[in-house]
Amino acid sequence: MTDLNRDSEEKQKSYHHGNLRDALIIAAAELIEDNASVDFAMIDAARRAGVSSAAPYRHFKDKDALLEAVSQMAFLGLTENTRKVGQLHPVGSEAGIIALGKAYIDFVTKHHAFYDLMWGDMGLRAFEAADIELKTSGFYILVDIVHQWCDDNQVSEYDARELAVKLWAMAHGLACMTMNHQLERFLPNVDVCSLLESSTYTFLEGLKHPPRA
Amino acid sequence: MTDLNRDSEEKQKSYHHGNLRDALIIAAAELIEDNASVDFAMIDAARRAGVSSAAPYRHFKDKDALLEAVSQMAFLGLTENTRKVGQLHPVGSEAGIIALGKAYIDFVTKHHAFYDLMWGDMGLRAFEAADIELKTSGFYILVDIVHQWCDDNQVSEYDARELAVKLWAMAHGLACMTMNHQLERFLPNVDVCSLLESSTYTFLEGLKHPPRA
DNA sequence: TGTACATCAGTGAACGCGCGTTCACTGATGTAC
DNA sequence: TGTACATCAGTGAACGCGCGTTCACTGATGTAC
Repeated sequence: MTDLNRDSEEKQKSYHHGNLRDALIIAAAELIEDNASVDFAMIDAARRAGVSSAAPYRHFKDKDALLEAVSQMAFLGLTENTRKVGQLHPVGSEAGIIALGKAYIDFVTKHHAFYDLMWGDMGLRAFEAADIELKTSGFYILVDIVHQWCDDNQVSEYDARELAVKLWAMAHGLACMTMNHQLERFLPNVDVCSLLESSTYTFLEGLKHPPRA
Repeated sequence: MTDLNRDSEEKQKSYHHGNLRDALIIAAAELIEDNASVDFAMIDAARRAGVSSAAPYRHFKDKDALLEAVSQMAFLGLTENTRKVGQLHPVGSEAGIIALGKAYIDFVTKHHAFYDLMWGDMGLRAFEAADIELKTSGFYILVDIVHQWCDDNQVSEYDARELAVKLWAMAHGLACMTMNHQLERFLPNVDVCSLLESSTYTFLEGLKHPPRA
C-alpha cells in the first residue's frame, strides 16, 4: 500500500467529514432513486454517507429538514435542465416548445420517486421555502417562448401564461400516464414523446383558428 | 331507554358484526379522506369499524390486502361516475367530451388522497387484480364518444384511442396541477373547468385542420 | 512556535414510540341427531 | 324441540421490528496568548 493510497484513505477516513451536509442530501437522493420510493431510513442515508446514525442531526434538525433539502435539489435540477434545453432553440419556435415539453417528461419520468417528493407535501413545503426566482424561472422560460410564438402567429390576444399552463398540463398529464402505466395499457408500444409532439402541434394549430363558435 | 332503543343497540353491539369486511373498507377509506393521506393505522380502521385491532385479520390477510380493496372501491367509484356522466350527453358531442373531462378532474381533485392510492404501487396492483371490464370500461366510454366525434367531423383517419388518451392526459394534467397548487400559483383565481373547456375546444379545433405542415 | 482551551463534528449505545401482526381465548351461530 | 359439537368471528394482551431521535462521550480543529 503506497503512501499515496494511505493519503487518500486517511482523507476519506478522517474523523471530520468535510461536507457531510451535501453528502447526506446526495445519499438520501440516491436512496430515493434506488428504492423508487420516498421512504428511506435516516440511518441508511447516514451509512451511505459513511457516518453514524446520529451524525445527520448536526446538519439537519430532523428527517423532514433533510427531505426538504433533497426536494430543493430536485427543483434546482429541473430548473437547470429546463434552462439548458430552452437555450437550444430560438424563442418562439414550435420546436422549442416541444423540446421543453419533452425535457419535462423526460426529467419527471426518469426520476419518478423524486417526482412524488417534489409534488407531495414535503416537496411543496420546500417549494414554498425556495426563493421566488427558483420557483418561477423554469415556468417563465416556457412563458417567454410561448409569448413570442403568440406574437409570431397573430394570436397575441391570448394570455401567454395561460397557454403555457395548458401546454405544461399536457406534458404533465402524459408524464403521469407514462408513470402510471396507463399509456402502455391503452396504447401499447406508443412513444410518449411523439404523442407530446403531435398533441402540441394539434393544440397550436387549433389556436391559429377561431377556437370557439 | 325504550325496548326499541335497546333492540337497535343490541343489534349494533352484537358480538358478531355482520359485514365487517365492507365496514373496514369504508372505515379505511374515510380515514384516508380525513387525514388526506394513505397512511392510516390498521388499529384506527378497526376502531372506526367498532372492533378490536385483531378483528380485521379475519377478513384481510394483511394491511396491503385492505388497501387493495379500498383501491378497487375507488376505481369502481370512478368508473361508475364516468358511466353516469357519459349517459347524460349524446355520443359524439363536444359537450360530452368536456363533461367527461370535468367529471374526471372533479372526482380526482375531490379525492386527492384516493388518487395517490389509486395510481400508486398499491392501487396499480389492485388495478391489475381487477377484472378487465372494470379496468377498461371507464376509458372506453370516452373512446366511444371520441370515435363518434371523429366520424362526425371528417377526421376519421385519426385513431380514437390515441385521441382519447390525449384528452385524458389533458384532464389529468390539469387535475394534477390543481392538486399541486401550481395552477393557482401561476394563474390565480382561474377555474380549472373553464381551462379544460377551452383547452378541449382548441385541441378539437386543431384536429379539424391539417395538424402538421 | 508552542500550549491551553473553547468549539465543533463526529461516535456508539440506547430509548421509546408507532404499529402491524400473532396468540390463546371466548362468545355466538349453525347443524346433525 | 332440545342437546352436543364444530366452526366461526370476535377479544385483549402482548410481541417485536423499524426507525427517528437523544445523550454522554471523544477526537479534531482553530485560536488567543
